[in-house]
Amino acid sequence: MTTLTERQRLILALIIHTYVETAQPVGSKALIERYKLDTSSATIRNDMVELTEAGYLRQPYTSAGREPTEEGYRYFVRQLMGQTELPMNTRRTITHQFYQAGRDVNRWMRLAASVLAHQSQGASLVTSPRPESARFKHLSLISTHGRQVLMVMVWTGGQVRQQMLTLAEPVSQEQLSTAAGHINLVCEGLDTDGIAALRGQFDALEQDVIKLIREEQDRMKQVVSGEVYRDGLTNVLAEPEFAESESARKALRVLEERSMLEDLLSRTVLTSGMDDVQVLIGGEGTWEDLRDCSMVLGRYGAPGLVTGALGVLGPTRMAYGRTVSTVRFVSGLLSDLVIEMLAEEN
Amino acid sequence: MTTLTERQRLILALIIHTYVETAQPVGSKALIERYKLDTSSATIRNDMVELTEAGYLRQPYTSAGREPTEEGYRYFVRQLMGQTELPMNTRRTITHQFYQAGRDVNRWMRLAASVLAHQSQGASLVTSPRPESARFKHLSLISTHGRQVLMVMVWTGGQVRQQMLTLAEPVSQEQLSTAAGHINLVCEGLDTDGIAALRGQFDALEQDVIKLIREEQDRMKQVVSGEVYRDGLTNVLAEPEFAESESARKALRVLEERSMLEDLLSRTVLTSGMDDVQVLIGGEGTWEDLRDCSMVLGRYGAPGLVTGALGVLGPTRMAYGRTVSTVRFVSGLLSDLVIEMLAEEN
DNA sequence: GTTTAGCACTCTCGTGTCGAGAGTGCTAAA
DNA sequence: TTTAGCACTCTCGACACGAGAGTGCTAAAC
Repeated sequence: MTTLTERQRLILALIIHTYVETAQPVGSKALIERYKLDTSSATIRNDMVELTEAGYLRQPYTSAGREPTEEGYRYFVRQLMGQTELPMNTRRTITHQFYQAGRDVNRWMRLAASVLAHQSQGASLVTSPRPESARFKHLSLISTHGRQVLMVMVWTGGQVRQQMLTLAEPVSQEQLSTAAGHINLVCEGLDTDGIAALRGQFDALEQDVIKLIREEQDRMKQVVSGEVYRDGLTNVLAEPEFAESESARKALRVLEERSMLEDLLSRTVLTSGMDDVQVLIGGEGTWEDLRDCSMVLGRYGAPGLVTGALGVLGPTRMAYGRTVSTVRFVSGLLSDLVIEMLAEEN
Repeated sequence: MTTLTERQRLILALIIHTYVETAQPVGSKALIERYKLDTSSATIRNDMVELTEAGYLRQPYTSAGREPTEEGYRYFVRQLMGQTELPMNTRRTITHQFYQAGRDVNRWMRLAASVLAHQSQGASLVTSPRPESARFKHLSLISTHGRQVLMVMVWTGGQVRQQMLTLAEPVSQEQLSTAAGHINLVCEGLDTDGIAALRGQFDALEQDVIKLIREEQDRMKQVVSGEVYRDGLTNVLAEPEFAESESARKALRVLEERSMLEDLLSRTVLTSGMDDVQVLIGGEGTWEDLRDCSMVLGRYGAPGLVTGALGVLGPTRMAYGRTVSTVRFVSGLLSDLVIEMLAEEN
């Protein structure tokens, strides 16, 4: 593969830029007009031929304009796009919104999904922060009725889970409080293995409670264990490539079905570093349902403690620069918030 | 408006039944063939003319078959459809799934959305149960770091909410536990007004906590306060009437945007009785974005205590019988679960 | 060697025409 | 009141055709 000249790289970038806006094949004359180039259309055409031979452009039919291939987008993302950042005032506004949401993780997630969808004009998804090593923090036992007890468990990272427990025989609120106090004292800061090592230190009541705590702890380790927040699904329906709804349907199903999502995320972001933003173009040959789509995926959280995934789905013809910087910014912001919250708790 | 003969009512029902399956205008001969009628096509045609004049049928163009109008669907739903129930084994399966989900309200909601979408082949939504009179149940105060305190509040109905509180000066865990104990003792079972009436019984620390409790209580009174669970959005994209995605986009936006949803729900189900299932056909002239859609909406919960809404969105050409019975069944099931949980707690 | 002007060629897309087919409305008879 | 028969209407797909946009190629200019 011959290396591209500087002008060819420029032309590729301009074609992608134009095509992202218009969704129409780009011709040589249109390019000159649009960007006031001082080369002639014939020259551009010669370069276009080479870019086509290199596999970065394609003609939908003979004697039409060119449009980028998936390879073309990949080259663009890797080599031409450069690092951009969201405008300062946008970043300030978003940051402000997050800090206004207080400590409510649910609201963070909703807000993150909303911001991603809005900024990128695509469909967004955010998974709840998942503890990588769920450490126990606090337990409350609340007597409700007869032998029914409501357990409220708090974990490092801010997760709060509840569970009902039915005892063999009625127990007073004082006994429950004592048991909870004992468990809190002994188990604070421990992970599953740590709690498992303490067997035998507990009485019958406490054993029952501990069993449920460990079950809950295991459940929290699943990849997409908690809620999945989505937003902007209707954005992608506005794109012309999804005008016939069959392709839109296929793409949105990936976001909708937990099993597909789990597969996708566990094979991409969840095995990558925290600050990498991954760009999947055209399904990368692996995901048939994402043929006409691209995804920009990121990861957030505190490495080794709690992490979650987030991302944007859009047409292959996507404004990658803006989307990547949005995903990077939001993931950084969520990481900061989560780490801050974690720090406060210890 | 002349009243319809029995045969005309039958023909209307059969046309709707056929049209729901085929999405094609129904002709007189096709009807005879399909249902082995022993009247001639000319007779059917005469009746069709009357049904058309009555406003229940429409011809998309001269000399095509007939398709139901919105009025036709309304007549069908009100007068012809009758009460159907889901098959026994389907009901058993669903019930079983719910009881397997334990006491996890989140999972109930997800499951309800999934069942609704699956059974009706439409898009479903379920709102979290909203306390109509949020009564306080229990509070835990957990010291985290320095002046930071994690509040975990439990409400009748099973809602658990968390909130961070920053104190003026550091306070020990013992003091926090004492304060929590005092508040629990005094406030248990009270609603907003009840707690407001207790002003002056608290010290400074407790005042701060009470303030946050009341704020949280107010927040829970909003119509669509909690999470909204959706499923099957891609189902409606499979329907031919949503082939051009513009109409699909409009319809799904109603489900996606909280403000629209809030408007819709607060004007329909949330003002109706618990066992009513409401059928909105073609937006009922009020919701422009729902022009080609119908919604089947229901309400669940314990009247006066906690209630939520649920529903299905589909094309106007929808299997109303099946959808209505699904919504009714799931809403009944959720009501039972919520009421059962409430009973256990008191 | 690289760039440019000129020109013939190709392909899409919108429009118009046409015939087949499905289904109707109407009339007259049963 | 129902039915048979028949002329009529309208959609839909196929086909043709011209306009327009854009290309590839060649030869001249830089």
